[in-house]
Amino acid sequence: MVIDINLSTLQRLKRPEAPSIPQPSLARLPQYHHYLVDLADKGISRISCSVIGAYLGLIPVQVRKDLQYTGIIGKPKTGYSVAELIQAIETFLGWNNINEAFLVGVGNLGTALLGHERFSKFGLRIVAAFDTDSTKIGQWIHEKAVLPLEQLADLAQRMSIHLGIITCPAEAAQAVADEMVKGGIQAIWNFAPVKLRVPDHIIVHNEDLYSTLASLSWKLARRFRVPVQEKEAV
Amino acid sequence: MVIDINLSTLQRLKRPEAPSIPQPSLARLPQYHHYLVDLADKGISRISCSVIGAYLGLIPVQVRKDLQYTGIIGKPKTGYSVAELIQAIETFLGWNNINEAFLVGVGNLGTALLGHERFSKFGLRIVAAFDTDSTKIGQWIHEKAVLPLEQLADLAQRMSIHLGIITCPAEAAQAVADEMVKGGIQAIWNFAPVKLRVPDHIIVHNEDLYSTLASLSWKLARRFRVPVQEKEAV
DNA sequence: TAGATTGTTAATCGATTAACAATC
DNA sequence: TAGATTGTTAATCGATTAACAATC
Repeated sequence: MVIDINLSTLQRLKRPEAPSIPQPSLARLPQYHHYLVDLADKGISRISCSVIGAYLGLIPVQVRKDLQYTGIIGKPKTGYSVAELIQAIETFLGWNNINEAFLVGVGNLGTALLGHERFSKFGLRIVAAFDTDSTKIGQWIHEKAVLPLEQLADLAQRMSIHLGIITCPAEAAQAVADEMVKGGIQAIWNFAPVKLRVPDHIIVHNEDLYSTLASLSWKLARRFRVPVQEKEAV
Repeated sequence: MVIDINLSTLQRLKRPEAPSIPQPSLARLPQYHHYLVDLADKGISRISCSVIGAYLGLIPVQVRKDLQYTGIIGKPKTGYSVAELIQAIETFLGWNNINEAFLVGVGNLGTALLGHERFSKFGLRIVAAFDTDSTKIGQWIHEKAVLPLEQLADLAQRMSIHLGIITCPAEAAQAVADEMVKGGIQAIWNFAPVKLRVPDHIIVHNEDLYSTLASLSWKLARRFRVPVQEKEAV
């Protein structure tokens, strides 16, 4: 009797929920990366968790756990190789393979992102921009063409674009997201302060300025409201 | 024998760590607020947790807990008053009292924020901008003067500015933060991808695009790497 | 070898969720 | 009243931290 188990069955059995990493750890990886690149520039080749932690305000064991998700292996007593660590983080995050992206909404924020050359070092290349404003369509901004929104879905499909960036006003954001989904885009980076309705398989990340603003103003308000002696928590 | 307990002692005894709210709850409050304002615009005056939750993809009890931090009291069976809820959130977050802010770094991102009129509804007014680029100094952007960075500390002190926004390049951010601290600024909203070193009592919130980008690219990379059958986690 | 640092398992802590009581 | 919804206490879950073993 032959038991028929193919590769994907095995993988599903071994990791029923897919290999995973806590969201907070994921968010810290770019910070480690940034620090490590600085170290590499200074010619430092080995580093320990305690030193990384001291720089970022984290305890060593947390740094160690985070780094372990990338698959890196350190040496007791001498720590990690800076170069290997950078490599491990970049590979883990998929920064070696560039994601091509479309951006919609060429206002100040959209323009700022279009001009951000550094993104290409982090696996992101914005290849074209879209807008509905006819005065903007046809322009070139930071070497990227501004095209009419109607062309997005078709072009996304033909160019196999997987990532969409929404920097348009809140009112237009849902319609833009719908176009992106129609074009087969898999992930949306949303800067508009709206909850987008998209199919389950679409990855959405919101860059929500108002959440940050809320934290800031709550803390400021509290500081000027409560007695001076009290300590800052949260 | 008289026991001398003054007000602030009492308050310290009653809430040794100061009244607090989990960070995730705080971040969700603006989302409730946004939805509630929409409801109010539509003339809806009462709302239940389940409906709010359904809209934002949260379970009712979580919404209820979050809202309780604002001190709001609902009525069983009929839910909450939309108007009261909006009021409660705004008061809780301190959005009734405007925070005046200085912004440093008048690039595309800085300009975008300067032009964002809506902030004034959320307790934030940017009153002046600063830069080191002499071609920008002296200009007016969205009705705000662009001043030389050297004047920041002195002006912040004289105008009692408590909030600073950093939208300059990463290399300059630490120096800008130092100036802000010198000027007595209490809280910093940092858009530069650097870990700022400031005294303990300064509130710093980072708007870290690279963290979001890391999540997105990791999820995209994983999607195109792992077998199709696997489910999306995290 | 001794000591520093990684790797790993267990305990703790905080946020979320479940269960249920209170109330309109 | 019965039923819907809030309010609250207890259980669960996930991330952080502590403790300790392994290794260079």
